[in-house]
Formats: sequence, C-alpha cells, structure tokens
Amino acid sequence: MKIKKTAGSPEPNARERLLETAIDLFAEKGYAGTSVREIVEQAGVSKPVLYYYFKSKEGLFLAILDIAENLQKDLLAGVLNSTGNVLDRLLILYRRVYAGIGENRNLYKMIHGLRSGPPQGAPGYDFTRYHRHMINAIHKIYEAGVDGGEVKKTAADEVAYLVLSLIDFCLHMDQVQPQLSDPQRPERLLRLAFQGIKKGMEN
Amino acid sequence: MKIKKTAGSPEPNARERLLETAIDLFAEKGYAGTSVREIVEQAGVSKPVLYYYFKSKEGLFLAILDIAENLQKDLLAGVLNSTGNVLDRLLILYRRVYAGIGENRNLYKMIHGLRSGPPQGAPGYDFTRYHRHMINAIHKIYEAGVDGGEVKKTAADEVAYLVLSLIDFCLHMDQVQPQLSDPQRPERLLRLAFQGIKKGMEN
DNA sequence: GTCTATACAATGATAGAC
DNA sequence: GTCTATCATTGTATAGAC
Repeated sequence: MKIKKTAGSPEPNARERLLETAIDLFAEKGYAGTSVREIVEQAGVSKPVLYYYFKSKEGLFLAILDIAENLQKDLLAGVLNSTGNVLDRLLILYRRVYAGIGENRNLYKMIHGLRSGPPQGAPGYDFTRYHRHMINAIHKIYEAGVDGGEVKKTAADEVAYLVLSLIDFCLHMDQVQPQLSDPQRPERLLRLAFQGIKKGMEN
Repeated sequence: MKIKKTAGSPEPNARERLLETAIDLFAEKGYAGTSVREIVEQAGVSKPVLYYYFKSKEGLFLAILDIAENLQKDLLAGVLNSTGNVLDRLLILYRRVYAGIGENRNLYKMIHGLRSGPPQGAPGYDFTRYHRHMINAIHKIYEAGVDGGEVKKTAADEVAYLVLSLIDFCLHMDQVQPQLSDPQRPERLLRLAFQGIKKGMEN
C-alpha cells in the first residue's frame, strides 16, 4: 500500500521524488508555509521540472490528494472484507488504518492538518470526503452486528460517530503527542465504550 | 468572557482592532497564508502601527495565543465550581466550552487549526497545553464521581480520553461541517458511552 | 525532460517625518 | 502614536537553450 505512480510508464525518478518531497514539506510546514524553491531544492531538481510535471504548485498539491484518496479507498475496501464480531472488525479497521498511516506517515500528517485547519491558501478541496468514507465503513460494520443480534439497534449514526471520534482521537494523539500515545489505547477505549462507564454495567 | 485588553490603559482602538482582525484572518487562512499587509488593511491601520504594538507578525500571533489560554483557564475554573453527578457536570463542561467558542468563534478556529496542523511558519508554541487543561478538568470531575460511588473506578485516564475525544469530535464537526452538526449530539454520545453499546447493557 | 537565467509581484520589516 | 516611502528578500512562474 505504498505510493505508486498512476500508470505503468518508463518513469525515471524526478516526478516521484517531487511527490515525496512535497508531501514531507507540506506535512511539516503546511501548504502556504512551503515554497516551491524549497521543494525543488530538496528533491534535487530544478524549478521548471516541477512546473513541467504538475503545471503549478496547486497541481502538485492536488496530485498528492488524489493519491491519498485512492489509498484510503483501497484500504477501506479491504477492511470491509473482514469477518468476525463488531468489536473485532472495528479493531481491524483501526489497525489497518493505523498501519496504512505508518507506511505513509507524512501523507496522513499533511491531510490531517488541512482537514481540521484553514485552507492556507491551498486550492479548494473538500476534505470531509475522508471523514465520510470512514463513517460509511463503520456504519456497514455496525449494521452487520445489528443483523447478527450482537449490538443494540440504537441509532447507528451515533455509534458511528462515537467510534470514529475514538479512532480519530487516538490517531491525532499518535500524531501530535507520540510520547503519550499508546498502541493499546484504541482497543481499551472501544471496549470501554462497548461496556459503558456507569456502575452496575459490568459484563 | 470576551476578549479584553491585558491591563487598564487609555487605549483608543488600533490595538484591539489589530487583534480581532488578525484572529479572523489567521482562522480563515492560517498563519503563513495571512500577510501583514492584509491584516493592517482590513484593520484600517498602517503597517508601522502593527509593528509598534506587537513588534512583529510573530508577536501579534503570540499575543493572541496568550489571550486564548487565559480564556480557557477562566472557563475551566468556572466549570470546576459546578456540582451534580458526573454526566451532568461533563455536560456542563461541554456546554460552557461550546458557549465560549460561540463567543470567540474564530479564535477557536485559529487554534484548532494550528493544534492539529503544521506550524505554518508560525513561531514554536506548545499547543498541547489546551489539551492538557481539558484532560485535567475531566479527570477532576470523574474522580469526584468515583468518590461518590457513581461511576466505575476503571482507569480514570481512559475515561478522560474517551470523554475528551467525544467533545473534541463534536466541536470539530461543528467547526468544519456545521450543516451536519447537532447541538444534542454530545449529550447523546456521552450517554451512549456511559451506558455502553453492547446488548444486554440496558439500564 | 531537464537545465540556466530571469521576470515580476508580494512578502516582512524599518527609517524618518510629523 | 501614526504616517509615507522604501528596503532587502522571497514568492510563483516562464522563456529559451540543450
């Protein structure tokens, strides 16, 4: 699930290096905070090379987002092929997402920053799509659990939000405060949410 | 709980207008995406006025963050004066925070963007402090509930993270997808988390 | 496809008059 | 305290040679 070029072509190197470098820099300093000069310098190419492949800074930016959405799409499709009970499948969802992020850490960082942040002069782009894809996946997993009589039929929407908020939060923590992060936390939080906090609710 | 100047002084207007304008612009376009020229133009002052009051773009930025932290501090102190059971107090926490955000919407937007995003060329600043303050407040509320025998003694840390993730998520939704936002959702999610999702856990 | 060289607008910041 | 005028630097983007 690594970044690959769009189609099979001779493709030496420059384009790939530009993509990877730009992802790193956008993740680290934001869109507006990153200059074209920095990108090409660090990628070891000259300015016109960037404009040749991507037409503009915006073009490069959008090319990256296109890659990201395809990665997410493939990943969620894989998760929905899983079997098991709801909690297990949600944990699979989390682990796959977590693993996918690990493989393209800065790509996630870049998107995460832009998703909750201001469009730093970046071209208009609807970042809520990633969110929607996640909600849909959780929804499907949960509904399978309702059909199997495993979980309450409570408003599935609310559950999807509850689960996504936990996952998002843990990924966010892992991103901005890795020293406080704990790979086991998502599992514990999910179990906690499943069982309830209130006294007298022990399984 | 509105933004006010640091001390009592003659103070006509320019400084205040610069602060408010900068908050709006930083919220909308990020730190790097906002130029000094834009700020002073929209504030109706000339460039040197900004440099007179804040010394630099960074100085203005840091002055804003200082205001924000004081607002949060006062707000949480007020919340911790509340009484009642855990769920009620957590809802009070959410409502106060929500109200506080409503009063200074763009201030929150600006910080929220920088908290999860890249330092867009902005001066180094530890944005995790807001997070820590929230965790501490939730912790205190929850511990009061444990003492009163109201909630499980389960790892209070986990509960704090669970609750904060719900609150953060709802505030985030309200921020980036107001059309999908629902003022009642936080309450529903908190109740859901308290009671548990799993079947057989009905109160 | 990739380079050198450059155009040209916008940037953050300041000097010095009032 | 606030202005006009200006600075050096950096920004995105392109022409034209190879």
